[in-house]
Amino acid sequence: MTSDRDDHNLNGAQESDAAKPASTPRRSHERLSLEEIARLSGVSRSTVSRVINDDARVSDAVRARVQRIIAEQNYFPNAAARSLASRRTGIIGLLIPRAIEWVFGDRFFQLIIKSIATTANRTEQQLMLLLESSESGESAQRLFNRVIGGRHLDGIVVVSSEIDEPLVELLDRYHFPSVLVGRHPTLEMSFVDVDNQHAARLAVEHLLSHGHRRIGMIGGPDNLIAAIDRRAGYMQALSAARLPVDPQLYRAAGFDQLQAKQAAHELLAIEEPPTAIFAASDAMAVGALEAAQERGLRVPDDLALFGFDGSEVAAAANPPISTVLQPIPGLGQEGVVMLNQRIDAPDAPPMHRFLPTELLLRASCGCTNAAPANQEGVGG
Amino acid sequence: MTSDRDDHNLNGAQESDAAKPASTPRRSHERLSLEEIARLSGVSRSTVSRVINDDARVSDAVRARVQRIIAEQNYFPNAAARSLASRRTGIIGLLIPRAIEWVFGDRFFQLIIKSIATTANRTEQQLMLLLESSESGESAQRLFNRVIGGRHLDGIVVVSSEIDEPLVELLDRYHFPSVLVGRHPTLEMSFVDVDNQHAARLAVEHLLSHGHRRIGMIGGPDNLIAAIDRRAGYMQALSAARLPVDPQLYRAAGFDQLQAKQAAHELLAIEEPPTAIFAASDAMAVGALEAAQERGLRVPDDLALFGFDGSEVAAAANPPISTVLQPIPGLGQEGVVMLNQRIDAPDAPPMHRFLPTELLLRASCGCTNAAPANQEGVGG
DNA sequence: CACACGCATGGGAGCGCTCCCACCAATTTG
DNA sequence: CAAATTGGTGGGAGCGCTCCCATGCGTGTG
Repeated sequence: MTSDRDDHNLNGAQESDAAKPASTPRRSHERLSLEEIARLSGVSRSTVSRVINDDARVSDAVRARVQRIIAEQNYFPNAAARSLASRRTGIIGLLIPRAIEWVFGDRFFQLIIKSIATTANRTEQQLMLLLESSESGESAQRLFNRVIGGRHLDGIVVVSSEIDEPLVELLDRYHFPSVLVGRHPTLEMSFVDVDNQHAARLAVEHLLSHGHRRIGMIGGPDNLIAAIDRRAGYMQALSAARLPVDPQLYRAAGFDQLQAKQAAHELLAIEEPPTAIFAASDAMAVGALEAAQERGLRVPDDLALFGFDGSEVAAAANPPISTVLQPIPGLGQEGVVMLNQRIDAPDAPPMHRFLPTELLLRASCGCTNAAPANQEGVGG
Repeated sequence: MTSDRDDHNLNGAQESDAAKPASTPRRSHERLSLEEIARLSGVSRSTVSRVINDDARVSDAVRARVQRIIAEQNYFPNAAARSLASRRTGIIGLLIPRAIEWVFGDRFFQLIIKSIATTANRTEQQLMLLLESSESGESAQRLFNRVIGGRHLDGIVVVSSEIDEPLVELLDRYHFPSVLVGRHPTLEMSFVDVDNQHAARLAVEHLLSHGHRRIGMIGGPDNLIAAIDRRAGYMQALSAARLPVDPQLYRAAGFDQLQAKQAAHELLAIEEPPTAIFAASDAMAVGALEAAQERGLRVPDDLALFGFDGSEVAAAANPPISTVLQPIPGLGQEGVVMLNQRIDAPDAPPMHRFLPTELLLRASCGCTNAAPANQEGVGG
């Protein structure tokens, strides 16, 4: 593989034996078939096919010759013909069932998309981002028909923690090769996720270890299994410590800062306010921090705070907020890897994989001796 | 690879008439061909094909019957076979040659993607977002080979104003059906854009009409034709007013707020500072506003400001900033429409289309009598 | 020295569609 | 009333690959 590929057939190619002088670049819609390449290099179609597919059963001499012709002629195998014959398109889909503005504004999704794109690239697969054109109110069934029915895709990664996502159910029902990044409460589908419940429990237990006995939580939307799990972990930690679970200490909110701030104010206004708050996201923790500061509370002395995500905002807050690091790039990568396993063995039992999280301890929980170096975002 | 072949074909053709009871949903990888549908509905393949493709030459009775069978059997035509035979994939690509973080953080790109996705959806085309997995330092040639060479795509929309974008050149060289959203300084490629020069000129002329004679500009990066054009429009307006073009009054910056603020400070610190500043983006105008306020200047009394984009930040600023409204949704939509024209007639001469902009006059330029109603973002 | 056994290669039969052309009524036309 | 036209349908030949099987060859074994 040389990198001077482009000039190669435009100017040069004088030593071409059979090659026509490619003075004008071949228009992309001019078709050049495998057959033609076979003819030009004096071998059969089968052999050319083997060269293209890196099949070992070709002598080095022939391989080199065919490769030269391919490069000279600027030949690309036709994807449709390939898919038709091989039953593989080499394309995997990525669906984030959410309005496009949402997807693009969210750090989590951004990182996930990036890692999935990178991984797919590494496996030589093309990624097709499936965007819900919310305008036309496209139903799940329609999206399914459009993209998946025609077998345009070898498989699909769905990023969703939605408890009730029609498309996920459809995917499962038709046994279309798919992997969930996130998890589904009932379907047996393959997924990769972090163990939200366990991670939340550890976070709350850490707050307990600082001596807190009245710990509040600002949780995420109830329709997300991730939020439900985090709440469960919170309650589990309290129960394990033989602490009562006071419903007053829990507030649900969106994952955003503003709602969380509001919720924190409510939490801090109750009769016996919490001395620590566990928030289901870093943005929410920042909201809680603002609320605390507005009320003149010092963090962590009057109120300890713990976030979730491991995002930059937690590190940048003043004081820096302790949080649970999610290996987002790992989730994306593992999603693609698992998907490819499913594509290769569609009838194997579904796989469920939890990736490890990590507590990032900083000043907001009372760990003043937080590590000096900032090690955010260093996923595996 | 062992026998992944299901013996569907082998166990003989049971002449089971219509509709086997679809009790269990058909697995998506179980193949069901047009042939089969033809058999079940007692017609030929051709007829089924006609039904699928909405060909008028089918009697209503037959059409209804075939459609019923198709629905019952949950049949979807195989995309690969279709593409192979018809030379159309029904997929168009969207490429934004920029790092993924950039793309997702930017309002312009977000709106463009959205409108392109929506339009493609309307034309029943699937959109493939081409992401540069920057990690692997993918070269343009490689991206080209990977996606376009195999004719996976019917055509591609590239969103770029880059003066020197290798992939755009490749696309042009190979005559691959493509449309640029933005424009290229030299290539004859089809494009849709706003007339940046003209729009900038109008904006600056508006400032002139308020009596300003010393107008500064904070421009965008020099490698973007959009930035170059806006600067040209600025200079044109000054020249037409027989005003000298003082190089001191121009500062280049990134399109972001921070750099622009810096540049504005510089501009305001020169010996004979401008009384008005035209910024090449709204974010930059906001930066300039900050700088002015830091220096104790009142806007618009001491310094008039004009932005470019028509974004929300301009409207939300205090005072609201006058700006040039770009019809971003229109650009995306028109891009797809033009692309389809090119796909249908690849040999037609390239088309160049400018979409109209609009001056949004608000307080920052001295138009205190700005329209009361906020009409942002209402693309045509 | 006949035989089996790799190994490199060629040939043929699909994959599941589309599209052109042929065909056959049932009309319309000269 | 024969000929031409029309609308509806079927058949066959691809589209450009992959994959199985057959073939020819050189080398190792009894």
